[in-house]
Amino acid sequence: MENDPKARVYSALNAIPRGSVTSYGKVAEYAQLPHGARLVGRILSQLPKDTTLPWHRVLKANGQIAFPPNSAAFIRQKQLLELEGVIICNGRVKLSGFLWQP
DNA sequence: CGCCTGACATGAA
DNA sequence: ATTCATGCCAGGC
Repeated sequence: MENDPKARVYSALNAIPRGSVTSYGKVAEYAQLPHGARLVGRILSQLPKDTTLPWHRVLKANGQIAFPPNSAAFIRQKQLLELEGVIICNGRVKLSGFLWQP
């Protein structure tokens, strides 16, 4: 197991089953970063554009996408999620593939 | 070395 | 349900 938070975040993303979504805090928890929710976001923001990691499956704690609804990244993520079977409505994820759902 | 910003989370008003 | 304020970690200036 990598000791680098970065690598652990990568593994966490890779561990997300298709058709499911998770939150930054959950990924941080999975990566053993108790307060690294911001770290996860920071790491994802620095991901290489040629990354193959399913970063689009990572949402905020309230189930919303971390981007503004008029941003290209938001649309891209929404499309990717719909392709995975996750339905997005008005920037809101349709509760269906939430593993961490309380 | 100190201040600010950022793909967040949580609690309270 | 919405908005404000605080906490956390790392990087940039």
